[in-house]
Amino acid sequence: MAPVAQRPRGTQDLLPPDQPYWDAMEQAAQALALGFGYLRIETPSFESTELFVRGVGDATDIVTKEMFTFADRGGRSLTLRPEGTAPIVRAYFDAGMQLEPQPVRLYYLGSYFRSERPQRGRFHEFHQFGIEAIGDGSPLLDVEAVILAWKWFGALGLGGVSLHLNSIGDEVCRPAYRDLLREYYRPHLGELSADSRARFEKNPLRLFDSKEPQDQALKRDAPRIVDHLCEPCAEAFTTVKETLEAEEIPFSLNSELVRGLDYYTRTVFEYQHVSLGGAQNALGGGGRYDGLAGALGYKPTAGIGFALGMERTAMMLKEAKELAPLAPDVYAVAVEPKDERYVFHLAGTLRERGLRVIVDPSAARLDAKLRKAAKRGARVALLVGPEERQKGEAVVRDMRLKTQVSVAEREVVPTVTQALSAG
RNA sequence: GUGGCUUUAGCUCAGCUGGUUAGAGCAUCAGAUUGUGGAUCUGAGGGUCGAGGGUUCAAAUCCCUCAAGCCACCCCA
Repeated sequence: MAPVAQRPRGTQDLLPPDQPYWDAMEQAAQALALGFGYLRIETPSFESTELFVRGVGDATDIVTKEMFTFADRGGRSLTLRPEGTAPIVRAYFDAGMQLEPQPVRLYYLGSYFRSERPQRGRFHEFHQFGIEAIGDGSPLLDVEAVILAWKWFGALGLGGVSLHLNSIGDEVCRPAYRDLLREYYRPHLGELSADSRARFEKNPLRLFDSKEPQDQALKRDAPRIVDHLCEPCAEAFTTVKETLEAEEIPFSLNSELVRGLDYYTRTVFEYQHVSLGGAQNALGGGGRYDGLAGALGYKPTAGIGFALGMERTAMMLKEAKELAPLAPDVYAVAVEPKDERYVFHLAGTLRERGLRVIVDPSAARLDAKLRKAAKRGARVALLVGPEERQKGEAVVRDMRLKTQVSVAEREVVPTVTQALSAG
């Protein structure tokens, strides 16, 4: 009979061999975030659909074709979260965090859901490490976010990462720029791809996202938004750039970087990896979203954050270096069934000292058990046979040196500890 | 969502133009005179050949449908 189910499309199992990479990412995230004063928050895996429609933007690809939406029993429309920022802004106000000292700095690690066609490094359920600083519009917070993400890649020892930076203005200067862009493109509408013609009306900035050959030439000569920023936006952008330079964070300006979500204002940034394929080369990105809280019906409130993709980062990490799963310190073996309880007891004593101890449960021969001890990478084997049991002793074997000593029960812990700390 | 390629043991793959009980390496388990190891040797288990339907005396091998994966596009993490 065929199994009743298989892993759903676009999902994956994170198996024990994957965990060292995930541990490294989570630990680095936590250490860095706390170091910058960001505290952890986790919001629900699903929210009211309206939160994303209003927060992310009803014309975005996420909302129009990528959400996992379902109805609860009362007929309310719910959606598995496709991104983290709108829920966190919602939580910020729900919890009254606007009354705390501003800005409120938050970080999160969790899974997100988008129903795109799966591909390498792109899943229906994926994980992000992200931060949000809400309640203050200072460009120093933009710099803080950019640096924190940069340091994360650095802490993981991941090379080949590049930082791309742009400013897309705000509600003061962007409308004028949008008109300018339309004016530029209008005479060439016939030459554009169908997708781009649709963007011309809905969101001309996204004309820059196109990879269609016929759109490329036009893109090159299009007016750049950084040349049309209003005074406050330009000033903020200068602060961001100059501070990054002073901190020696390498970045490149990319006037075509617009990002897909409606709520971004001013600073936007993205991290790319050289060996991720052209289309999925983004490891993560972020930006300022001063318009989001207002769009969600809250008091207008500034915010800045990023989200970094953990699947893609794990992929690059695996290519860069090999991390082995945690091996046990001690592999405990009973020579005969009668010795098992004594071995079980000794293992417990060793665990109380914080050691990782595996008890062999099999009825196999001693050489087979030792073979397993070796394959598991145990540093020490603890052996008990009838002789040892009768004398109240145990054999402590150093698996690497292939030497062993028989010691009294009370000497087991110090002997094992010493063997583990040697070389 | 659109187009293309792929899908044989846990993993990596072989299987020529359709023909008897589908193979290899690695991995797993077990033995190699009985309380000692990752090597070597020997052996074993493990696949309804992605799923379903069709053509045929006969299909892993041809046709159709579906599913999953990969690549490009769309877009994003």
